[in-house]
Amino acid sequence: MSSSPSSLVTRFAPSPTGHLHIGGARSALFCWAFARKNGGRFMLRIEDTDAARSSLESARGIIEDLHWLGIVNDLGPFIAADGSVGQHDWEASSGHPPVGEYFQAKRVPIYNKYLEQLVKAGRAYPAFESNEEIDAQRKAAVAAKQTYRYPRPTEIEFGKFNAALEARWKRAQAGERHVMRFAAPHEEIVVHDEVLGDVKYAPGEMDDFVIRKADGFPIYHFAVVVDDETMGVTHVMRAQEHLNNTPRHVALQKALGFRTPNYAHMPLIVNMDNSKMSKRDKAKFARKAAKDAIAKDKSLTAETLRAAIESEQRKANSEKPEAPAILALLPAFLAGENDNVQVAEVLAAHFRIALPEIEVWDFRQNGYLPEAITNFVSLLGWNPGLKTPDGKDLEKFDMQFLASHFGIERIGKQSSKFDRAKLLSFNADAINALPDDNFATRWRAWCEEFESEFAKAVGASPERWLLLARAVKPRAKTLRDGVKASAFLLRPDAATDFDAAAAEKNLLASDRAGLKLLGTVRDRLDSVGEAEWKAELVHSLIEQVGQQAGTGMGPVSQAVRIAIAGAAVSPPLGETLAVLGKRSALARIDACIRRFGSTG
RNA sequence: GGCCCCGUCGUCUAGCCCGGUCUAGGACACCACCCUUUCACGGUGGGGACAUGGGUUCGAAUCCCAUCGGGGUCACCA
Repeated sequence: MSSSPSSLVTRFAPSPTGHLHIGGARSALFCWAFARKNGGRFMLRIEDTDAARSSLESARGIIEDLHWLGIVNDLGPFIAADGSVGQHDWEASSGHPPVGEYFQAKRVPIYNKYLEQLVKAGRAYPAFESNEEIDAQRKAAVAAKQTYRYPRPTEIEFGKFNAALEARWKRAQAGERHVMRFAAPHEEIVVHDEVLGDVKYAPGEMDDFVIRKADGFPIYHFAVVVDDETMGVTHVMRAQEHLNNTPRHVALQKALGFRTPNYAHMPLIVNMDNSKMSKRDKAKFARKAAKDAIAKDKSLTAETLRAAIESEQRKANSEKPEAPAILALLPAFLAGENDNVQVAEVLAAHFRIALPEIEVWDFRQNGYLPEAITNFVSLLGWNPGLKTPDGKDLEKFDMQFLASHFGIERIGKQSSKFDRAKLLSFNADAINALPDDNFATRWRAWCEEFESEFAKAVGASPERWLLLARAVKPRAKTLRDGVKASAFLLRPDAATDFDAAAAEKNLLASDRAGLKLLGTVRDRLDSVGEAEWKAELVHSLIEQVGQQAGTGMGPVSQAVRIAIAGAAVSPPLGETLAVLGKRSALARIDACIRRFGSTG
């Protein structure tokens, strides 16, 4: 195979056992950027050899998450417009033979071919111990404070297909239950890593690890090595948690006569408390919230909590037949016996808490922009090392920039903590960088997907969306914040509930000064025609009332705000009233005046 | 516990390879003030770090060693 720059291939190889993890997103991003920068290709491969945990649904979700982030692969599976899973393969002109299958579960014959090669070379052998036997040996070793290493059977000769191995091979061929083990070499192994430098492992560190499970599927280490070779991968970039796997891969490559790809191990992304970022964090978080509640409220138990949530759900929507099944897991969940995400979500809804975002989907659902995520995450373990014209570190950039500036040289070595506050700030900046109309369009699309009730309330008019979007944009750090800032919209015109303290202060205090001003404003607004009802005009009318009353705009605004929003907080009144429309605005003011009595 | 990796503000980092320009720069967060019709946005300013101890050197965040600290990994998961 040629080694011209254009034959460079990176790959992202997720296991389809859930959503795309944020750390996985960074790995994929770096692989993508590195390929783009060097005119190579970025490949996606699905590592679904764990039959029990893998699903096509998950693979599909991961591909969609990547696509949403703007990380599109040149080789491997993609989701077609009609929703089917297609794939890009090496084209004939590339000189590389087509891969055929990018899902490992479909490549078993290929692994078996290489496996047989290893056996015949005396470098792999069937082993017949049961899982239980091995477990017992391992436990004994741990109890004796020894590192467990599988002892190679004395009859196995390294590098020789002897009679004993042949006999084992026949038993395996005959269908006897077995695993395949690699005959590890007794030599020092050096991993050349482009981030970490040479990492050395002493002879004897590696034992004869399993390379094919009893179910016939290859173990990760073996599948990776075979696939990276046969698929044409030249650069393996992955998280540092894989570093200690690499000597196994190198040994396997040598035994199979494969070349060793370039390795670059990226620093880990961890929680602020140094723990591993895992979807289990959601369970931990929800469990803690529930336990805190139970500790505070003595009448609460796992059982009463379950019952409360169940009746709550029944009230909310009757057509949710699977909910009780999930709730049945609740007591065990609280006892720490399972980390079911759905239970965590149910608890979060009940206690009105937000679970930590761990997967790309979580961020998407909570109103993060893909460009903010990729920008932020690219700074975790990498840095362009450039300054802006005013001398500050350059840290705001887009995918295009990454594709033209990314390099392994500037990948760091120390793990980075995932600082949600900084991500939030990046997201707010990304939102504010959007032109109003663009923001309006994207915000609306997001609302229609994740806040459909709200989207319905806003309606179909693009003008109304734009008006609202303008009011909301500077106070939205996430798209969901935009909905919160629009809470006034959902308030019924005839509502009679008002924030008591705010009403007291802004309406009733000083001999009902606010209420009097409100009456004046009401009459002024009433004189405006429906067609003239625009933000600037409404704003200037309120301003005038303030001037004439000699109070300035403050007291007037606050009085109107209480009437309109029921609270002392809302977007600027011009926009707020414009979005509401004259009819609704006046109805609210009237309802408020009625509620607190006329000024006489 | 064995093996492996790492160690600059609370956090992400620039600087480290090619010692002096570093009284260590930026960003997020925090605090104060300004702007302001509320909430936000924005602006200005502030506190805040080279883990520790030894070397090497005229001089060390930068080179070497040790200690301490953190993390990863030790599956018929990937």
